[in-house]
This record gives sequence, C-alpha cells and structure tokens, in this order.
Amino acid sequence: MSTKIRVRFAPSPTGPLHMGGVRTALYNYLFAKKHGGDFILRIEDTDQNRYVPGAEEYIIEALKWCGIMPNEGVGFGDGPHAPYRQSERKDIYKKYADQLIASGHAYYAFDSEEELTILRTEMEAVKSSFAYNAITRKQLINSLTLSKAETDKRLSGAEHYVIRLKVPENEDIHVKDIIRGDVSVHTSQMDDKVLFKSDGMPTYHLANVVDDYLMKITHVIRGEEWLPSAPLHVLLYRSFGWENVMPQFAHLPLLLKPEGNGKLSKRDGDRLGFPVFPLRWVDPATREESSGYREKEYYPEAFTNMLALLGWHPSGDKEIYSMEELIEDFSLERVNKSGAKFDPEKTKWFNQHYLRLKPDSVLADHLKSILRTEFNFSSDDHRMQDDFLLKAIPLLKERVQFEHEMLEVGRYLLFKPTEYDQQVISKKWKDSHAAFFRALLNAYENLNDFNSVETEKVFQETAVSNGLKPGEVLQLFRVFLSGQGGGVNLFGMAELLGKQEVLQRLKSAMAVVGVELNA
RNA sequence: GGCCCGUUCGUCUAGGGGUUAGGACGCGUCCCUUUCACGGAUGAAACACGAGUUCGAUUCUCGUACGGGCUACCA
Repeated sequence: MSTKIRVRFAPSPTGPLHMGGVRTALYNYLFAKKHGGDFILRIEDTDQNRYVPGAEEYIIEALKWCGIMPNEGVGFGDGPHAPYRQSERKDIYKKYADQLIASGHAYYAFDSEEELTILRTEMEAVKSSFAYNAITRKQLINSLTLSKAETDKRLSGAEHYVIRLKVPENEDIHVKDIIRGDVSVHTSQMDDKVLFKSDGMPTYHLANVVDDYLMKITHVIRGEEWLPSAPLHVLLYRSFGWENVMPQFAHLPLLLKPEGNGKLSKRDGDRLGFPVFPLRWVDPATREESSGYREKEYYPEAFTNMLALLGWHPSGDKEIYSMEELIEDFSLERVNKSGAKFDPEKTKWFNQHYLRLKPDSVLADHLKSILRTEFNFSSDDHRMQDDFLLKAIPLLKERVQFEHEMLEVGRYLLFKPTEYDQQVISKKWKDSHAAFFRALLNAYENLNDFNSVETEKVFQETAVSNGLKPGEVLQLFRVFLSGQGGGVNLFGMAELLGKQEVLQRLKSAMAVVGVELNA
C-alpha cells in the first residue's frame, strides 16, 4: 500500500525568506507534485523573541510570486491539520512532552540559563566545551538527580523548568538520507537538547517532530544545516514510538556566496550587487532596505529555473525548464551533495532567455505603463500606441536582459537626439557628403511607402547615384537620426519613426553639421 | 577545538573502472552585419593530493589537505 506523499516547507518568520529558502520550498513543491502529493506551508514561530512583523506575509507573497503554491497552510486556505502556525498549536506540544516524561525518555531540568552559561564559558576557557549530556546531567539540577518530592515541589512552585531529552548512552544513531546515504552519530556526541522551553513553548526539535507526525509528513526535505540535528529527531521519533511512520530525510546542499567562501547570507546580496531575496524587503526595525528579484524585473520563471538547477541537475543537458517540466523531471536522487555557489551572471542569462519568449504584446503593455508612470506620456501620444510599440519591441528585445533596459537602449526611438556622436562625425564626415544628404532628404520627401525595405532601397540608390558606397554614409545617417553610432536596425528605426520624424531629425542634424539645405 | 557533510573547467554541472572527460554561463577568436545585439562556428579552461585495490583508476577504499555546516531555553 502506498501512502500519499506529503511534504512541508517550514520557515520561521524571523525575516524575509531568502533564495536558499525559496529553493528548499521549490524542491519540496516539485517533489510533491511529481508524486501527486501534498505540499504544506507551516510557520515555525516557536521563538517569540525573534518574531518579525511582516515576515509571514512576505513568505506567502514570495511563494505566490514564484508559483510555488501549497495545498495547505498559512495563507493558503489551511486544511485538515489546521492550525499551521506553531504558536497556535502550543497546547499540543506540552502533551507530547509530558508523554516523553512519563515514558522516561525525557526529564525536567531546573538549571538556569545563567548557570549553564557560566559552565560553558568555564569549559571554553580550558579549550573544552560543555554539553548537557549523559555524564553532566548527573551533576546538574534535574528530575534525575532530585528526589521525586523535590521535583514535584519545584514543578508546583513558580520555578522555571525545561524538559530535556534523555539521550541514551553509547549507541550509534543512524539517519538514512536520500541524498547522502547513511549518516551516523554516536550518542556520546549528542546533548540532551531542550524540547520544551521555560516560556511554555516547544523548541524547534519537538514541534517539528510532533507536527510532522500529526500532519502525516512522509518526506522531510530541508537544508543541510539541519543534518547535525537529524539524529536527534530520529531519537525523538523512536522515543514516541513512531519509528514506523518516521518520514524519510533529504538534506539539501547549501547555497554558497559567489565569491569567497561561506553560505549565502542575507547580508551578501546588495553588497555584491545582486538580490538575495525574491521580493524587496524593508526591515521594520531599522528601515534598512534589501532589493528583490521581482523589483529588479527578473521573471519568476527565470528565477525558479535558475534556482532549480542550483543543486539539482537532470541526466541530460537540458537547462531551460518550465515549472511543469521541472515537476516531470525532478528527483531527490539527482540532487547534488556539495554546496553550490550562486552565479548572478547566469541568472541574468536566464532572464534574457525568458524575455525573448515573451510575446511582443505583453512587453508592449509593460512598456506602456512605464511610459505613463515614469515619463508622463498621455494615452493619445503616438509613442503609446500599439502601432508604434509593436514595431519598437522587436528592434529592442534581442538586445536586453531586462524590460527596463529597452527604454535605456532605445531612448532615441522615443526622443529626438540632443547631441551627436562627434567621434563618428569627425571620422566619417566629408564635405562632399553634403550633396548626398540633400539628395536623400529630397528622395525621402517624395517617398510614399516609408517602410524599412523602401527606405533602404532609396538610401542605396541615392548613395550610388552620388558616387558613394552606401557604407560610407550609413553610419552618419544613423548618427543623424539617433545621435549615436550604434543601435537597432537602422531602416527598421526609420520605419518606426515615420517619414515626418525622419525628415525632421535629418534636417536638424544637417543644420548642426553645417549643411546648407538649399545649396 | 569536537562532531557531521562535501571536493570534475572561474561558476553551475554531465559522466563513470579503459572517454579526444560532454553541456551551459562567463571569457577569447572568426563568420554574419554599416554599428551594436542576436545567431552560427571555434578556442582557452577541470577530475585537490597521496597511498591501496586492479592489467588499468577521474570513477572503488583509506588517509591527507582544503571547503562547508552544526556545536542556544534560535530556527
């Protein structure tokens, strides 16, 4: 009998989700969809001190932007296992912690944080380290060393306590990881982790295991930073007697920063010139702003395509993947073991690729709204008409990686040049060319079908009849029309600008260069 | 420090006991083009090191080095 695949993405709302988190969500989503399973969003907000307002909304919006849609969860209509916010499940965890106490797998500990900190610093001073474990717990203040009466007294009083897992002595704990194979850790290396905090909230370890069990999670797919605590989680499943329904684990390689070493951190992005966040984020406390892929005009499909390939790769050479194709081809077995350095350049290339795939009409609509909001063009401006934009876009879209670059690259299509590239003019201009441009002006004035084919034909004929090779005057013509020596297809530009505009620009340029129009 | 994980071109990676070690981004050159871009062609560029197993290791094993992660009443 096969049980339904159920996976979860379980971020903690301590700030914006960064791209590593998005990738984890993506892999969970792909895996679930591939197997016809469920993908759940659970908010792990058991640490109330680290709660950041807006972070949860950010996570939800980011997933939506990426097209990573949970079946159940906070912000996505909940579901049969609601609530999906751990702070709202508070009562559940105490019960399970008590169950562990009753079965002897956990115990109460009364040591204060201060006392433990002192122990830690003392041990560090002698280049050692302190762990609350099978050895040290015998000397500390807990229900193992205290009498039953004393323990009860402390529990019923106002004294703060935590519940710790009683890690067994001298045993190897094995974690079967889909990506890494068998990973084992000896219990002497583990410590008696706190499961239940003195503020009445569970720690991640308890909450995560209890919720995964309750929500019938079959596969835990998360970042490699969790690998060291995986044995603890295995121990927890065993202590609860849930080993037979324990999820399978897959620990994903980390995303590394492009330069130097270390994992990609929230601080790297804008420092190195690329966003680390899917969406822009303004820190509510400091007002510090971090850029986002969405606002930088990356397409979500480019972003997710790039992310999917950072740590996973199909057996072939295919690199352009739609979400549907990713779902089709994805498998955890083909996720790499080693960390992947993020490459901002390749991300731009993906964007360029997807931009070319956009229908011109879609790009035209986007441009239109930018022209309206940023350039204050009115709706009846001829440059706002489809007629104009649908001709301009094919000239521009092959030359840019982002939509806004079309306006930078093609500025001269919108506005008359105010100055002319002097380098080109002084290099190419000869007084003898004046006659040619006068003739060209005249020929264009008499041309009725002012399209790219005709304008080019006329241009060439005029050049030849003036004893010139077209190439001698072509770049000058370009500078006269656009002000610059390079740019979009010249006669395509002429057609786009239209007869009147071309004649006007030509006249203005000739006046600047000093050609007598009527000579 | 301890524990755990990893290591193929600069980067993402394919491959896998015998290969001219393949692709993509980026970079160089050439072609196309009046220019730029696109496109096409092409070039430079990698199996961390040392042992072992083997007729043969980049591939398997072990060590070393290097990199990373974890080491909280954070997740």
